[in-house]
Amino acid sequence: MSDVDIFKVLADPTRRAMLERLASAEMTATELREGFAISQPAMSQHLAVLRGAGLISERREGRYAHYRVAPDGMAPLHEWLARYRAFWPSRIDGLKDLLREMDQ
Amino acid sequence: MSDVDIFKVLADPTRRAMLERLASAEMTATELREGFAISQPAMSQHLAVLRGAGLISERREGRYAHYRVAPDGMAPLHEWLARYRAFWPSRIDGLKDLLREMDQ
DNA sequence: GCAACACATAAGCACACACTTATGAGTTGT
DNA sequence: ACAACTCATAAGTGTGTGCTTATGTGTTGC
Repeated sequence: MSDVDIFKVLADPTRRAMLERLASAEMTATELREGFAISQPAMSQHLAVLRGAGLISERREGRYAHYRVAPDGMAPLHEWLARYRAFWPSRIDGLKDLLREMDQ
Repeated sequence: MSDVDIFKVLADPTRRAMLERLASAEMTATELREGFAISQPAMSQHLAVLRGAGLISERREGRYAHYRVAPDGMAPLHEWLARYRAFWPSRIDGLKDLLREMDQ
C-alpha cells in the first residue's frame, strides 16, 4: 500500500504551496494552477504525489477533478512529531491556547 | 542565515533514524554510528545537516563531539502544522489529553 | 461527429543529493 | 614526537526527482 514517505512528499516547496492554497477551498486542478509558474503535467504529477500520500482527496465531476485537503492526512506527521514531545517548543503554550479555542 | 528547509532535512530516513537514536540520550558521533551501515563521513555530513537545521546541538569535548536533540528544533514544523489545524485528525483529543498531562 | 477542453501518462533531460574513498585538522596517550 | 584516535572536508560518482514537451484518454458543447 502507501509506503510513501510523507516527509519526502512535503519536502517540495511547490507541493506545500499547493496544500496551502487547497486549505482555503476545494479547487480544480486548473484553478489551483493559477498563480503557479508551472506546466500542467507538472501540476498533475504533484497532485498525484499528494494524493498518493493521502494528503489530498479527489472528487471527479465530468472532466473536472476537484481536489481538497484530506482530513487526517497529516496524522502520520503528528504521530511522528509526538514522539519528540520531550523536545517540543516552549511555545507549546500557544498550542494549548489554540486547542482551548477549538473547544468552543 | 538558516534558510534550510526542515522538511528536506527530515526527508532522509537515515537522518530521522539518527534523531530517534539521539532522542534517547546524548551521544558522540561514533557512538551514534553504531547500528548504522554507513561510512564515517556520511554520518558527519548528516550531522552537519541536522545541525544546520537547528535540530541537534553539538557539545565539544576534546576530540569528541557530543550531539543531542535540540529543544525547540522542531518549532518550525509545529508552526507549519498548526496552519492545518482545521484538518487535524480526530485523534486530536489524544493530543489535548497529552497537553493536559504536561500541565501537571 | 468533431473541435475544444480538462486532466493523466510517457519519455527524456538537468540538477540535487546521498554515498563513497582520500585526505586534512585537531586531540590524546605513550 | 609520534602513532592512534575522532571528526570534518574535498572530490567524484550514481541515483532519484522535478521539470519539460509530446501524446493519450475521457468529457462537453455546437
